Amino acid sequence: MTNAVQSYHHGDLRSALLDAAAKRLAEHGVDSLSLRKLAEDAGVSRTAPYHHFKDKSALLSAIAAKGFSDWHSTAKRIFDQDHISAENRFREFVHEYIGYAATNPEMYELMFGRTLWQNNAATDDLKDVAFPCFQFQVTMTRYWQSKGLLPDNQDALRLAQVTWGTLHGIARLLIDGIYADSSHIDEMCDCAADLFMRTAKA
Amino acid sequence: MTNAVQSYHHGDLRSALLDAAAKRLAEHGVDSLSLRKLAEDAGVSRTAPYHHFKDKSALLSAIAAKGFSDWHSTAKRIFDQDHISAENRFREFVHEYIGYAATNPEMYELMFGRTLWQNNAATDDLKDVAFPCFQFQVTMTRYWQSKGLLPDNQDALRLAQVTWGTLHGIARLLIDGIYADSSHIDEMCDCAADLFMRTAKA
DNA sequence: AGGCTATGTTGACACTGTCAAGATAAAAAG
DNA sequence: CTTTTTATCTTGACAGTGTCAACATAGCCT
Repeated sequence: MTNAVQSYHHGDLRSALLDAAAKRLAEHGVDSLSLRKLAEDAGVSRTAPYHHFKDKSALLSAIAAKGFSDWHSTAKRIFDQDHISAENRFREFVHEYIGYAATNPEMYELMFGRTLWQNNAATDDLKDVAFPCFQFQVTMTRYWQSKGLLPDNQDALRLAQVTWGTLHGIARLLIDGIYADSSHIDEMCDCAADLFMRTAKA
Repeated sequence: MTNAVQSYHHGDLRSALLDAAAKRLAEHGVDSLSLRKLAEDAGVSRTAPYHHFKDKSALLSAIAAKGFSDWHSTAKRIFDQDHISAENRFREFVHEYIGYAATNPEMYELMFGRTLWQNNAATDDLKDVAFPCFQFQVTMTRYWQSKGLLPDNQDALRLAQVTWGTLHGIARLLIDGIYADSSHIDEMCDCAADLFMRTAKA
């Protein structure tokens, strides 16, 4: 495969580009990800990628879409564990969320950063995957409210925005290295979970 | 001033660059802020800025420093209002924080975004202004704990990271336009404040 | 007056995303 | 099987970026 004879037509350039992009993303971040380097990685000329992606945003959207799809699966897996108490699932979710962000900082940045969401850079394809993922946050919030873990007198959407905002904020502080150290991740997660669920059952 | 005769030496290029930068920042965002355009704004050649700033990061750091200084003043002003109850000051702080971010999204992005904090792009000068600002968050948290507004059994630093993280996260969701609408800012702030202070006095 | 230093200039380089026009091969149509 | 269409890939080009090196100017200090 690697030493396949290079023909004029690549064969599966789209996948090759996405693979190369995912690799470069994880290693060097969104900012130093250039189409030209990706083309070079794939052994193809500078403008070849334009036959598979409208522009750079479209390629980044495609990568982010996979991230959302993966994360949505993880979230559902955690949420659907019937044999675990709602409270422990909530705690697990918090830890997993921050853990995902800390483990894949560049992917997280791409998924939830301004690069794609500002100026409508996100593709419709990406939105189709991301919005259900956002929605799931509300669904879970409603469930946790019904289980008495989160206050019942708050609008589910607002509460979802706040709880998600908290996780998002902690994730960003960690990723961007702002006054938060990755060695205290678990303590921060526990603190957040405690704060949310404190005396909620009363 | 505007039609002053252009001499070889500008006179106060540093300030002129910072002013132009602040203006362009507010209008078009960090990403489309180029040194060359700033130089043009100041009526000076492309590389002149390099005699006043080591590189682009240094210039951005200088702008961010002013933002931190301003915000720190605002925070202190709110916090020091003796005639207002601690709880109402807390609520005001929450609203002001999100309000500041929503009103000056590009400045907020610069101050708390990855552009400066990643890869040690931030100048020492910036750190000197920003760290006390971060610290103040902890100071306030400790105070609110002592007033029974926030749980006393949590480490102040962790709690500060979580509460700040919440505000930061909501701010980012708003700024980046991710599943949060600016028309519901106040409701979100109230929701967050309620969640934090809920039954804390018990 | 002479020299030092701060400041400003032009030229150059290596990058970037993206468009236009032409080359090639594979697939579809005849 | 040939012809035509279409998908894919190519080189060339353009405007834009940050930044370095080398040179020019002018204000300040001795």
